Amino acid sequence: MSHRHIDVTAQVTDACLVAAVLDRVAGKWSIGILIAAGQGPVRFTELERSMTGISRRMLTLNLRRLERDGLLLRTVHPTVPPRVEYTLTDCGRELRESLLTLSGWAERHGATIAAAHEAYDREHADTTAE
Amino acid sequence: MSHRHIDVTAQVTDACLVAAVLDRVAGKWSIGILIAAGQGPVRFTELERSMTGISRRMLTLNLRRLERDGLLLRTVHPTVPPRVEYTLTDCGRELRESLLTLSGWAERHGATIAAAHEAYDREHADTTAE
DNA sequence: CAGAATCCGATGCGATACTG
DNA sequence: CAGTATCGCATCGGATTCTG
Repeated sequence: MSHRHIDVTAQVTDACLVAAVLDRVAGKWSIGILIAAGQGPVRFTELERSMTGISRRMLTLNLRRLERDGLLLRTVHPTVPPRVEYTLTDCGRELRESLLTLSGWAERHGATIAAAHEAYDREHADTTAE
Repeated sequence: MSHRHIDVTAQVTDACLVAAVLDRVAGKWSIGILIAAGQGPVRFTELERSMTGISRRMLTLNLRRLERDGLLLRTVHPTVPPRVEYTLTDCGRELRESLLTLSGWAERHGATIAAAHEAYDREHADTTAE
């Protein structure tokens, strides 16, 4: 009764879809930005500070991509000095919810994964010197 | 992506947690692999074929990382020819569920995003020639 | 069958300097 | 304040070849 041979083709579609999604989010910062932008309109500099470590260049590039994907809305106030605010679209807000689900998973399994790393590295530390 | 070492102990924000999660999954193929591996034990070659387009090298690298993260279990049957099967761990299975949530989001908003792309590109095609 | 090893181009990302 | 432009390294990822 072992169903060893499984038709995976049905899953390929899902896989590609998810890959397409996460490709927009795969960078080092996109997710953080999406989550940080969830608190309402956020200014460029606010993001820059809350994303500790990001370069200005990368922040800009990621914001542009998220905007192009229709996940983020960019509003320029024609004042001096300039004031630009970023807001999640409905679409982006939904994505953010899903990402927060992943966040929950991370909280539950963070320690487990760290332990798995150690175990793996210890086991695969086969040096010729040993 | 393996260069993104995130210090989970120091960072407590949701953004970093999710980033930590998706860093393990951020590659071009990891997600597809996790989803494809959901149907039970899958052999190396099965994955290779179902992941149309992946190179052998990348499949191996991704499998190794997922295994190291404790998401995937690698079982080697000492036969000739060799037979290696990959199975999701409980941890990985949970992650897969969350990824399927993202898949749902992708299905709902795929067209919207494509439209956003067109709109953005059209609007930002400001050439000096126009 | 299931990799490992090597080469190489494409891309990600940071650092720095300049601007309206 | 909110970017843009340029440089340069590190890593990603594909193609190919070799192996137990």
